[in-house]
Amino acid sequence: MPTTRANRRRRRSASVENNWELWAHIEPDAARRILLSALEAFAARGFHAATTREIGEAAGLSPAGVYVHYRSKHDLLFEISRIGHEAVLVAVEAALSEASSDPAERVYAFIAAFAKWHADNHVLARVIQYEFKNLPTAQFRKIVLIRKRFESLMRDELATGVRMGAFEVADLEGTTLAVLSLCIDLARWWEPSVQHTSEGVAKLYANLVIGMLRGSVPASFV
Amino acid sequence: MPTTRANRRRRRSASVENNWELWAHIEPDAARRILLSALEAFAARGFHAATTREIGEAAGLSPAGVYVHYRSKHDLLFEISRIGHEAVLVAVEAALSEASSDPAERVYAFIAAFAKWHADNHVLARVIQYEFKNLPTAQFRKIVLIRKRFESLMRDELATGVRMGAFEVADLEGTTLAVLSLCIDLARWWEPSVQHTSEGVAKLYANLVIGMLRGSVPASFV
DNA sequence: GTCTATAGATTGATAGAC
DNA sequence: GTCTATCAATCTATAGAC
Repeated sequence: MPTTRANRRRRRSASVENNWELWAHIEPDAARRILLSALEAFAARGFHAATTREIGEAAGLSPAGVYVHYRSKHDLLFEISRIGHEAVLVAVEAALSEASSDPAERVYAFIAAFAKWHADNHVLARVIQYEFKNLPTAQFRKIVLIRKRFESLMRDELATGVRMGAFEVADLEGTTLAVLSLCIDLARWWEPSVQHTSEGVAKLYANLVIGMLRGSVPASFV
Repeated sequence: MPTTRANRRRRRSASVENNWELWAHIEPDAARRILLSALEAFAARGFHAATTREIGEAAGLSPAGVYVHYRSKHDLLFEISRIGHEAVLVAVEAALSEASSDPAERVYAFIAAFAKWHADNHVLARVIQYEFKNLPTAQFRKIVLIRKRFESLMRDELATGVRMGAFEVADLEGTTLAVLSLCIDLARWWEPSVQHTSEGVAKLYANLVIGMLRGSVPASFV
């Protein structure tokens, strides 16, 4: 079956419909289509398995057309990673800024926003959590800088809660990593379904984390 | 620098020293070396980025030498995935069989064993949690069958705990996935360090999960 | 069982016409 | 900005000598 313009996919992907404004500003139109088809390909098959040919074709372009707008396949991954990381940081910071100073409320808001973002954007989340490791060193380091912000934000919230007597946390660093890790892993398995909405998983996860932080009861079997 | 027999890596990898008995039975010796170098390569660079050339070289063989013992690169991934999944299932079932009938003790034992295995075997865990998705359909399905056992085991433990009044779980299916997910994500980020031992993270995670299951306190901000 | 040599296919990226 | 055509490199896997 020969490739024709007619059978090239142009439909706006379901995976970005939840967050179209993330991509709407990218110009020209072909550059955005390329970035979105790269996102789909990287998420579905992994960075190395995805080919520039399939990315171009899904964007309605020839294999060479990709390189008019992006210098390399790595640049596509970097742009996607940068946009994704900045977006989830914005989501978390917005949730925190709307929360009161109550430690439990703030952690609840953080986790609910972080988990909901990973569910709503699970295709993008898969790329920014697993594929960004394939970036060249210089680009990789820029992304790591953003990632450290999340750990820092959560660690501060937990430390404040402990200081105010709201939380009982035996291992601050380990617990920080654990609660972020719980949400990040949504990128691996989460799919929207009738039973599970992103709002539902956000509330569930926020409540589970609040439970984690109330301190351990002495158990005879420990 | 030409490849010589002398500079080919033959050293037993650090990543398997925690669980040498997993691989000790594989014969002949070259087949085991190939499987272990494939494990290292798949974990470090991903299935598609790892080449059969580097796998052969790290095993002290020519590129063609790999195919004397394995029919394809996919077969290497399947063998690693099968061995890994069966090993973690054995670890969890052993922990459960040694626990009493107290629901909290059983969940504690499950999580501690599951988390410790992912920490101790974090290189192997990375392959069985992320790379197994690259398997051909028939092999993929066989692995999925094993994976469903974990969900089933944990769901049963939680359901029993709820029935006995030990746990308060609003969403049984979601909580099952969440507590497994928490441990699985250790494969993504965990590295042994001075601050974090596998025993430490196992106890931390088991305590955090027990905290999750004590039920939510009504919170004004929810 | 291991090698050298290579087939056969695919890849990321570029050259140059329009 | 997009195309056709193609290069140079790389990949998995096989053939056949030893």
